[in-house]
Amino acid sequence: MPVITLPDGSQRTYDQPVTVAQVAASIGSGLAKAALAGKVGGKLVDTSSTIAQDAALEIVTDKHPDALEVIRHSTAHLLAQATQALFPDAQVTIGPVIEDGFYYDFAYKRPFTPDDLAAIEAKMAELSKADLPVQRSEMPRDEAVTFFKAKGEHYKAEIIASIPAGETISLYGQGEWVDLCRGPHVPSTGKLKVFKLMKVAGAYWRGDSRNEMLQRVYGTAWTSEKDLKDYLTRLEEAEKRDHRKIGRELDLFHMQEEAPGAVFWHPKGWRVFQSLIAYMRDKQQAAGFDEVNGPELMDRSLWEASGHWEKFGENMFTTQTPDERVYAIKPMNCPGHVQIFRQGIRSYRDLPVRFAEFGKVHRYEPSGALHGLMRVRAFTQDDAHIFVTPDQITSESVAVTKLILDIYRDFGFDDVRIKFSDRPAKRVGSDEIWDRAEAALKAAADAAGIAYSLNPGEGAFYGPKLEFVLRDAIGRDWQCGTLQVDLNLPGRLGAHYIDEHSQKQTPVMLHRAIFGSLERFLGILIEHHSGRLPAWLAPTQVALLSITDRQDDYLRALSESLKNQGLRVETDLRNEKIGFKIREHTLQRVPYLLVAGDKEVAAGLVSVRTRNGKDLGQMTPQTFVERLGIELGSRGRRTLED
RNA sequence: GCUCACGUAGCUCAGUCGGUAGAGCACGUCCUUGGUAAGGACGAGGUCACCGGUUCGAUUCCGGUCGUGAGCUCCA
Repeated sequence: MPVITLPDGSQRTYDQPVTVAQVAASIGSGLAKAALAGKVGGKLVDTSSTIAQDAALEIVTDKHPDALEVIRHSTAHLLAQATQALFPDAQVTIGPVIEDGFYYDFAYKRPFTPDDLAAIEAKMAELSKADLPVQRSEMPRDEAVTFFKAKGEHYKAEIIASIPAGETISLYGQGEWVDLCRGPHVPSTGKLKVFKLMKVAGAYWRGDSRNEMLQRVYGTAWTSEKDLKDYLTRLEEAEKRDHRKIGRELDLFHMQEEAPGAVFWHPKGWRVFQSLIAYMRDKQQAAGFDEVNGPELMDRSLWEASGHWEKFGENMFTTQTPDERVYAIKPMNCPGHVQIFRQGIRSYRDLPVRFAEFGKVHRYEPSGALHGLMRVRAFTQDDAHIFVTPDQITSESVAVTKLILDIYRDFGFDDVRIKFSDRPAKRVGSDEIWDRAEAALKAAADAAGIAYSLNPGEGAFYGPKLEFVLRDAIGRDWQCGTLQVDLNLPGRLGAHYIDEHSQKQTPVMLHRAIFGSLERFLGILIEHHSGRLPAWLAPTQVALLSITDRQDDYLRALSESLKNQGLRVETDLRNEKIGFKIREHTLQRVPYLLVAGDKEVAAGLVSVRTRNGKDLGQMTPQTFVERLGIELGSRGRRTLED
């Protein structure tokens, strides 16, 4: 006699075990029709699932927060069914739900083409229209292995074989087609109406690059046409803010074949780059860091000692010189900083020693990994290494954490997530050292009062790390900052200090980066702001526009004056109409356009217009500079428009 | 590195079922001195990524290389 408690708190009592569908039907026929799944005691189940005990039940309709999960999962099945209907010898593997959609991996003798995709999508629509009931059944594991082997589904059989023996496997069938699946699924294929196949790509079986490559079909599915349309619009908007496109439009940088993965910075892009460096220089100087600079090339013996040669030799650029020596172009700055630390004798009284460098590093990344500014082979790190005694780890880590979060706020990134990455499989140093390093970093994170999630096995080869992840304007996450506790490299590279008992000790090294890669950080900023960089970072802050050539002298003098006050100014005296000039500089995302015609010249004023199209009226240049000064000083938290 | 797609003017793209190419914008010259998102006329501009092959002839077909894009793998 199950008593079912509904979300509104009401209870219904049934004489015998009931299915979710039956409960829905007993409430109303509309609900019965709309039911996609059920949630019993917080667990998603099929509408055909039977409830025998008292339970809390939510009927999952397309209004329910979990509806998309179920729909996407079922649509992945529909995709597999359609694919096998058209390509009977394609084998199924896995088809999970991912953010905004799903995918399904198939093993097939040839890659699918865009035409295949269109055909599969049409078949899916046909199967949806047929409204095939989806039926769940069960089978013992070993029987399931035999069943799928007999069907020629070797990948599926392999998946089932890895499930513990004796377990019962659930199968879902729709029409003639059947697949292994945990479920739950919608009650019939007719519930799946709003979907679109997005792209096809290769993917390794079980995610291992040594395995064969499968055909992965990506799709998206929603509860309404409007949601699908919004999603596609969202993709278009993201494309519009692509930093590669904006970088070209705003003449910030370019890349070319002869230097794959390396950036040619144009004057405007380099201005922004230099603004980032100037900002960081101020910040870290105030935080007690000393800037240093290490060599780009160092003999391979040094990289052997550090462990880089063994762990990352494949990814290092090397050079053979006429003196028959092999040098590596630095992929990291830390070994260089240790060399600087090693000069002379350090006392515990000198610690912490904080070395910072805007070090350009080169890493031979796999060609397929390159991506605009986001993944390059040559980049500049805002890298620092802090040499400390073991009992300084916590206080220094807390200070660095605060500095990182403080700096992100200046860029408008208030939503920062932190991950704790512990020892990776490929590492140097004993487990005992790793135990200590991880414990120290955890203690430091706790002392800093930050919440973090675990990211197992993702630490650096020499130590565990905290990773700082930014969330941008359109909700994408970017891992930028990092703080690492390193109990390995200082010892391997022979760094020492003398403690208060006159004993030689090995310092602990904290690695820290805040922007991470300046190239990438700038790419993130471009996309975050859609190219409309805040005035304190904008390559050109002010454009001076004349109406006719009678204002030339006035604007030339004004330009000189603004530049002398430290502003980045462009003057447009071309023989063009003002509307044309406004359009061009607005498209160039120049924050403020100062227009002067005869009226302004006569009164000693300028008309101020923002790149957002707002007219701020006339004011004296002095007033403009003062108000802009407030905006720059507040890093854009207060703008002229406010 | 792997799979697939792509590479035509500075940019965005069209085109050639094999006979050495075209638009818009940008650029140059001239006209226009115009008040808040595109004034007009004329002009110049391409080794059709690179290297081979097939062919009387290749930008087009075939093979390779390089690069780019999407995804996978990787990211000290």
